[in-house]
Amino acid sequence: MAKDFPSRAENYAQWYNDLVIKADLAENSAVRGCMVIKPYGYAIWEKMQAALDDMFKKTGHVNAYFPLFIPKSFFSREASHVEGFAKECAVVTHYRLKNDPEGKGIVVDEEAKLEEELIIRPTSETIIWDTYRNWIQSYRDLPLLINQWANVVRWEMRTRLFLRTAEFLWQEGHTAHATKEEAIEETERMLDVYSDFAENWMALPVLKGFKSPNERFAGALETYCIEALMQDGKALQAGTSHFLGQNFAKAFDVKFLNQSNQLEYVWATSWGVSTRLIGGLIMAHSDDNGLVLPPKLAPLQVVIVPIYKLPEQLAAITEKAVQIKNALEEKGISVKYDDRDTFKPGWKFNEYEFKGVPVRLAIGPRDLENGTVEVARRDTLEKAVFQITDIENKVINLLDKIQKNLFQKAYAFRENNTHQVDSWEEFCDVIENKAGFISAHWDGTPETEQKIKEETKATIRVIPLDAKTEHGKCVYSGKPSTKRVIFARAY
RNA sequence: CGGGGUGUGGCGCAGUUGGCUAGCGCGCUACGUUCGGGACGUAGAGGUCGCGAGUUCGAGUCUCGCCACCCCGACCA
Repeated sequence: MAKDFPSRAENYAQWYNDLVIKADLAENSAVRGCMVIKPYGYAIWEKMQAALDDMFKKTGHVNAYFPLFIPKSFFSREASHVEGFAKECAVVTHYRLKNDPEGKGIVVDEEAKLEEELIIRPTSETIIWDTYRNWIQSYRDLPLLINQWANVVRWEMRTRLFLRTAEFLWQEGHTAHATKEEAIEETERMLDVYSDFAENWMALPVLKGFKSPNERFAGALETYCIEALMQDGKALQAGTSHFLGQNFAKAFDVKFLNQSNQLEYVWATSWGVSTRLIGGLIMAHSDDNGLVLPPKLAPLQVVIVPIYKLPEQLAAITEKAVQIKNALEEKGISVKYDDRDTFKPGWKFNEYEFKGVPVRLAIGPRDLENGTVEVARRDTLEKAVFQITDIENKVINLLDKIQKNLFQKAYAFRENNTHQVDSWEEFCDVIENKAGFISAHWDGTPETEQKIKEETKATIRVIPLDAKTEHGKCVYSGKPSTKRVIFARAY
């Protein structure tokens, strides 16, 4: 299958595109800008969903579902929100087709024009807050902690599989609280959930922090984010959590009676991660031999390949392989025994390597004699021979080791590609010649950020939560600054 | 929406100054030999050359128009 695809060094963008398609994760669809997520790619998403959903439930949230369509008027209620999304909204104007009177197929029935046009949701704050108005009367109704798994549409001009498509899958949490403090606490809690997920499931180290006003969500008072670094030195926003203040409560008139019998506006948060995470997962770990998946998200964790010449050998190997498979499955490991006779072992090795299966076991006649199995790990491509005794625990240990190794590798990469910079010359040099994160002082003004963006295409990715206070000078304007922020070019 | 590029079996491509039956590799089907890192042989199947006009005795090839996709920019998770 995928013998020839470019290395990361040759052409990183092409490497990514080819990998997504040749590893059977997704493909472009008949609809411009929209992708088909294929079973192997969707299986990764399902694993992500399962882990995240569990984390949401454990932090007290419940799932619900709101409509795909949003009345246009809802959108205009929150000024900065409309402004932020207006340019990328798909609009439904009619509800019926008819046969073309001139016999040229099917056309829109102009008589079936909607009285009020419907927006296809780019995000659901407006429809949800319009609904919450009826759900919230008293402090006893709060907090309201709801998540929805959904698709959304943002009409992007340029798209890339997983990283930016016109339609994508995500989850959006929308919560309502009685106090500002509680809402901020929720915003921060969910940021922690995201970083926990990124680091412990995706093996992707992330920086936690705030967005600058320029990068803030349309309608939010504060946007928190987790930001990751990809292998080409570009940043990827991996998740956002927004403190919305009372903006949406005011726009949709959502009030509650507090314990002192006073009417107050509700405090809000929203937070989301999308199928973009799959793009991040690919770009963070994969190599020139194909996909590399962290064991905790790999649809298939272990593959067993038999090596044989004669049918009798296969029969004996199969017996052993099925034993191992059962033992692993009992421990909750997903295993495939690939006994297809139509492909040679070498072909299978390459195939599973390309698809990022973390561990491969090979059993041949020699192993049968010695009571051994050949174990190959995808992350380092190392092979070793294990005694078959207690193989399930050995494999579990190995999977754990791979998971940790991927994180450590990615962490070391980020450390090696984060540059502390104190002059503008240095800043430009790093952006042009090294890429990666730049830690530098910023005077805190949107104007300076804008100038830097125009001159270098780098933006402030994150103002780290743990940034220590130190006195310095803005790398661009020379004005005083009290902490460093992280700049990078971004996806 | 600007700038560049590409449309030929499932995939990747070749096809000369217009010329006869449109080729090659991979993949696919059948049979046989193979099987510890992408095996080989033999025999097959598969194409209105993106669409529409035009020029010509003759168009994959030339002209005009359209469409689609990809890459680079402006917008963004």
